[in-house]
Amino acid sequence: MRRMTARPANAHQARLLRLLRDGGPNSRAQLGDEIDLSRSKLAVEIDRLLETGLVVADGLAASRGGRRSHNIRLAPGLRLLGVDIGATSVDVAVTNAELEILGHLNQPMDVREGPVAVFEQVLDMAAKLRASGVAEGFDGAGIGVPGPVRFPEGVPVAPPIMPGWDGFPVREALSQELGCPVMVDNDVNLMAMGEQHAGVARSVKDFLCVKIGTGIGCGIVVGGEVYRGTTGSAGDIGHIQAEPDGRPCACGNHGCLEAYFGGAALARDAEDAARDGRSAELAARLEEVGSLAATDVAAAASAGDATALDLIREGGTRTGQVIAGLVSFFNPGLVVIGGGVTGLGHTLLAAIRTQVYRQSLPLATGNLPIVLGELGPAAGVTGAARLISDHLFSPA
Amino acid sequence: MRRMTARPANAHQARLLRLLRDGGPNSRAQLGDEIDLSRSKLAVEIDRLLETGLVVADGLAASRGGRRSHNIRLAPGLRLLGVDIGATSVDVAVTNAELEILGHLNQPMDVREGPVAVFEQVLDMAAKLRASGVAEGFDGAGIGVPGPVRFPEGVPVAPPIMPGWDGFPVREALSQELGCPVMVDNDVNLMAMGEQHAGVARSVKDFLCVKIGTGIGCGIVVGGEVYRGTTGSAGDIGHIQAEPDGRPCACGNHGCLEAYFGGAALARDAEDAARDGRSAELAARLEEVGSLAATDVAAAASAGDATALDLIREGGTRTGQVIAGLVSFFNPGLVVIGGGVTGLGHTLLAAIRTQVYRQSLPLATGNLPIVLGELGPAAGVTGAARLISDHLFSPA
DNA sequence: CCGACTTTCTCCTGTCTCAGGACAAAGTGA
DNA sequence: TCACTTTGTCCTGAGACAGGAGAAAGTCGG
Repeated sequence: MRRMTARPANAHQARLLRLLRDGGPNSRAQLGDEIDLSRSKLAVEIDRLLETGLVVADGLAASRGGRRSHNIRLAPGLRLLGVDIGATSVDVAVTNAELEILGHLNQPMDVREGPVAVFEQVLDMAAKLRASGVAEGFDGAGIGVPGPVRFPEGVPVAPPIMPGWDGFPVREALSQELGCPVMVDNDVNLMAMGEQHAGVARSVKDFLCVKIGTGIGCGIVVGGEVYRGTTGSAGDIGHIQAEPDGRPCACGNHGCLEAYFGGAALARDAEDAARDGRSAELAARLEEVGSLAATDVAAAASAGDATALDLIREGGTRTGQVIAGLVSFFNPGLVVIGGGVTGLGHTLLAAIRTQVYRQSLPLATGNLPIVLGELGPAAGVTGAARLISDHLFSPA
Repeated sequence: MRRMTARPANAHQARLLRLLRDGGPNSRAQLGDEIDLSRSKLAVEIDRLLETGLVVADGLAASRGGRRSHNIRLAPGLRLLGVDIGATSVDVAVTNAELEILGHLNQPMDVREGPVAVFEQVLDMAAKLRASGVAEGFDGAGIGVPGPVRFPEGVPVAPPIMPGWDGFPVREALSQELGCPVMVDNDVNLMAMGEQHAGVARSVKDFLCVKIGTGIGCGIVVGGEVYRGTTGSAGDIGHIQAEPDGRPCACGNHGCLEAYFGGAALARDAEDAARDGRSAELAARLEEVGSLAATDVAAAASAGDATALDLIREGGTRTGQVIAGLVSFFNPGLVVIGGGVTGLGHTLLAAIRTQVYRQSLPLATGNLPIVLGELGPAAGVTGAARLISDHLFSPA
């Protein structure tokens, strides 16, 4: 199960590997065009990569009018594990070196059960994926957790919604269990990396990725790199004040964005509306299940329930208000909206857009797309795979 | 007057020049310790720099227990012009290659008079500085303007407070007039660069620099580099909403920060207070001069006037509210407060601190200094010199 | 089927970069 | 005066690298 994955010996090899991963060309000649190296030097580096087994030459490509080229590919057996721990569920996926998802499992789970229980679950899911035949072992794993992370060490710090994880050596522990390199990051940052690699943010260098799940967070990408802040808490926008002296929030302050919107707030507001008799639709659902979630509001809204639509619109407006400020401040080239509540879809998006376009500076919004994420639940695990892949594909 | 300044031939030479500029050591041996190069290679590069005249070897340093070293210094005759155009005044300064200010002039002037009039003024001030003997000519100039700039071209774009400047080719025009390379940036970004180079932010990589002048802006530094955003408007925080449906703002929206604080809003509020009879102190000053400015409020406050103190505190609280959100979002390692209203001093700082420390997340504020800028009016011109120096000290 | 042309890949050689050792120069301190 | 330290210079050999020559393998038109 333990694998001795080779690492690129220098920056040239690292660039080649990433180029291959990100959909670059496959022949020596075309790789030489993309990378700033002579054919001779390039040939040497590729030969070395072939020796280490990091890339393979399998077969010949079709001719483009001359001699046929050898197909250079990343090691086909390389397998990465992407883990995305949310507040209420866990996603685990296996990818190849190109970060294509070969298998993906999702399981409800409360992160507050603590790292030991969650790890057991994650390892179990990884074992299931192995058993299904998509992987024999893992060359690396990336894992996202719903809270701030001291990135270099891979340790959560003071995470509000998962107090039991504070200081738990996630990176070290998982690395021990899996016998491969592991990198840890905030789940929102991974979503941003996922959308950047395979989603809607492919060609953008500076963008924001707002994840609305149980809470609300924001991934910040500057010059193509995730920005994590001084203590790893950058993007923690859930507790920005949306209303001075507003609703009390679980954090102890008043008027925080999360007091008004996000999966938790939305569910609570929906239950209130059901009990107050403001929405027959929601009341019926509450009767049925005993509690409500964001998905119930989404369903009610798409059934035409006015109260549900109002809840979504109001939440979107609040969120848009905060995003408007961030847009003025950060002047991004794109804003991606993602997370569990994307089921609320275009009603939410329209409310956010209206607010941002109205409130931010014209110069900042003039050419600013605000769009839903493309990858859905795959964004997090793809980002996780990308994270560890960046690590593996950098000089040892 | 036109000068043919040499440029470093490669990245090594550029690094050496910046190291010397930023207070690095002066002997070949010690430079070799800081830079990752062998003594032999280093000697070659320094010899080349000596040939081009970019550095000189003047005399011997004191012995440190062995052979005395030659003092390697940046060309002593190199002169940079730093220009900081504010809303209501212009600063022009001359520095040497180490960015030490050799001469500094300040002149009141309304930026709305347009680029032609302002340029005439700037060139006149530059000529005065030359006449005073601190410079014979200029090897480069940096200039800051109070609005968004398309940085690569050095052209202001859609600047709200200086409409006549929209699209004016500042960089090209000034370069023609002065006969040397010119770089243009937003004034707030330059202030941030100034404080980073010679001020309070010397050792910090990620920080915010809030400038409260006539308006309010924010310089964003990520990894030691100024972040300018997609269209050059990053940091434009004056029109972030501080109060939903609040006071009308000149920009057309309601509740913007600048409707509550900044030099313009403070002056207006002070005049209101003087007329309403809420402050005898301010009324007396109004009587005297006919209008009030931020400095009058500062004077009244230090004379103990309660209303003036209240105005400052309230403005600081509003500003702190916005900064609190930015701190949660950006998680900086330092927040610098600067600009014309720093005369309001610690009353203002205390109000901002209180609000930020109360409202932002503990993880983000736990170790976050919020301090006044060190350089005062020298910050902008120092940053401007630094900007052009970075350009000159990069490979041609 | 043949020759002209294209594309891909390999091999070779000369140039340039660079590190580190040897050593000279210039100082300190006992 | 001698042992030792620091600085600076010179030299040599190892490695990085570009680009030309040319082989290999294909297309295409006549």
